[in-house]
Amino acid sequence: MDKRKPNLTEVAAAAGVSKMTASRVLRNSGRFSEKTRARVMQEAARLNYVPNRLAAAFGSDAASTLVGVLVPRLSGGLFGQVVEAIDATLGRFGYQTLIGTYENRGDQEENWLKSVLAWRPAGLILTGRAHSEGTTAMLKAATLPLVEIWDLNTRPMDISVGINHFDCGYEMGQLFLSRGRQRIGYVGTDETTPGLSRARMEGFQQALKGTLALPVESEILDDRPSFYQGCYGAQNLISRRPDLDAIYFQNDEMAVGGMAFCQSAGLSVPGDIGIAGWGGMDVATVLNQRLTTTNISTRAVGRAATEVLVSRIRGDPVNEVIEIPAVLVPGKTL
Amino acid sequence: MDKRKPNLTEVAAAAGVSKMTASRVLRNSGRFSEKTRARVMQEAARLNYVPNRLAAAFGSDAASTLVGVLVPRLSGGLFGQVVEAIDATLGRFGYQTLIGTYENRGDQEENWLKSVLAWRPAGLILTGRAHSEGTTAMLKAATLPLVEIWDLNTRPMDISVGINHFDCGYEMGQLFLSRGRQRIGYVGTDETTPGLSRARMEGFQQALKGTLALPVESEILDDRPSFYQGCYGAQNLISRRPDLDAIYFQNDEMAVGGMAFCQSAGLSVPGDIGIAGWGGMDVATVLNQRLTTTNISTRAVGRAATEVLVSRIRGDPVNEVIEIPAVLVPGKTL
DNA sequence: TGATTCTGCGTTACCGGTAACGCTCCAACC
DNA sequence: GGTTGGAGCGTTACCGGTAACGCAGAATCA
Repeated sequence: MDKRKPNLTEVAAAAGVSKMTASRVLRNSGRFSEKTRARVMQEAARLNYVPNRLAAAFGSDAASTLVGVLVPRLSGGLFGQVVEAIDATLGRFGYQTLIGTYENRGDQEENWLKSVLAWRPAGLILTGRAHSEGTTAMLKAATLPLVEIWDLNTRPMDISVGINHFDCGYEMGQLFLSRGRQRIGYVGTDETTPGLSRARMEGFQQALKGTLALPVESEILDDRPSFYQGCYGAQNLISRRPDLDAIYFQNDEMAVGGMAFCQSAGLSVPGDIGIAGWGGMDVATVLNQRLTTTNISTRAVGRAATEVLVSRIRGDPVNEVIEIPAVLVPGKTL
Repeated sequence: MDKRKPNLTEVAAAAGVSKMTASRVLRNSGRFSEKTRARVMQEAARLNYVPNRLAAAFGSDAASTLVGVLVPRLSGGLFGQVVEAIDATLGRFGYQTLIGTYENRGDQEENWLKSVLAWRPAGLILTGRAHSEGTTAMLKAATLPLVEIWDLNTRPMDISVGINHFDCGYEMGQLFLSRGRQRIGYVGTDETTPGLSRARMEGFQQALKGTLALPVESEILDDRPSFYQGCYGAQNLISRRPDLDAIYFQNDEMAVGGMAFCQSAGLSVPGDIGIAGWGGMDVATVLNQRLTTTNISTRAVGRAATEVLVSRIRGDPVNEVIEIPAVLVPGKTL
């Protein structure tokens, strides 16, 4: 038995019309009579016709309905939520999500980009605004709709949808000061793509600069952010500077890890030491104190990025810099 | 300036060879001289040639290098890790990942499948073994390499790579008994795709059947598993049956939420009530007691699924049922 | 009533690769 | 010296759609 999929020609023949008419009916473009439409649709259904997007995307100069999405990782953290929102929104507009992760391997970004561009995608969504030279060159040459997300970039290559991380850090720094904290530490990780969280630390430091508070003592770990890293980082920091009275963590996951360490070390929070995180992650709900953090709407980032990308693909006018608000939520840990 | 991408013909012309020779060189297939190879590669690089996979996949009867991957969600839980592993492994073999999520919308699976099959993917990786009628019909008609993951299926449509959830539950049930627990509850969620976690509950019940323990009191929530749901489920269950002496949660995230509720309700764990989860999730490390749970290697699932899929695509012989071991880790909470 | 427009549909050419096949050399061999 | 075979490369046809254009007949209009 021949298992080959039926193609448009066969559907058209079965319906007694030309290929082109069948194509028009199936795409609902151009003009045709209701009677013709019904016949074509019926035959397509009867034959289990599956349109070949490969041929469609290839044959027309219009780009494909593929959109490349690149994030550092999918597990833990917030990127999984972002990608979920992107995928759901792209789906609504009839696009498909071609995913890529580059966890701890910056060079992967370039390889991924090469293989994705080969599919002539309709657009791209990349995380972070720092790219390698090769990446930048390829993106410039490709001249396709491109959204850089997560880190707000006021002068994006094309479009930027993100959070003002510097301000997040700055605001949190001010909160630390208003709580009377003086000997302050920061625990973060050194991600391959800088800028992803660094701006937050810089804003934080900026807020404390020129105040009575001592310079921020930083512990930068060489791994992805996680509970362990938060716990470990807090331990390192406190053993180096036992007089610390507050720590700002790169994200809530790490902050929760830090809390765990403090608890095991017999330090009371916020009495002996203040703790704050970032991201408004679900994980913080396990604490019996509300964590001081900055809430981010990851869904909003994903949705806004996708919607603006689709607008650009369609040639509609778009706002090229879209800031997603972040809200500092004072909890009980600082 | 014309921004059009150079195509193979232009590369070939620049190198002074025919299109076909250039194609052979770039794919490293067939025979050509070293001199020719060097010239073609040089011109391709100079012109920033990006091969058009659309045309390649379309033109040859060989399928594309796209692989469709469908999971319930990417955030929280373990699927993000699985997809990461799949994507990384697919990348090593030169395939691209076309992702889809169907969180709480079973009908999405069918829509997604339709749009993905239109790309004539080289293979598919689906989560769970329960599919709608329409889905099953489409899969049968498509006759492409297909791996069902997560839930081990001894009679898979094509290939199954997963965990024996029934055994996980059964083993855990035995542990509950050996710890002397008698009045036992279960808290889980009602996912759109059954089978994803239900087998675990069934195994658990099976272990307790015919013993002195009372029938399991179940609380099945109508949402995705999360801290909140764990907390909420525990509360419901305990208010209904205050004499419960142990609860089995669908996963660690929920178990941690349950722990939080018990703590706030003044119940000591494992003294007043025993707690166990499933999955070996990172989140459990925030507890100051080690959680009793079953460890799963999500990376192993993703990697094994991908490797066996690639083998099947290449036509190599494969093992059609691959069980990924799960290890019960007795902690301090039961 | 003739000119004009619109509707519905068919014809043709083409997208950018790859498979299949064939041709031309040149070396090796009997 | 003629035959053989393989290396190296070109020619042709084709994948399954879609854009562009054309054309007949019906509807509309002056």
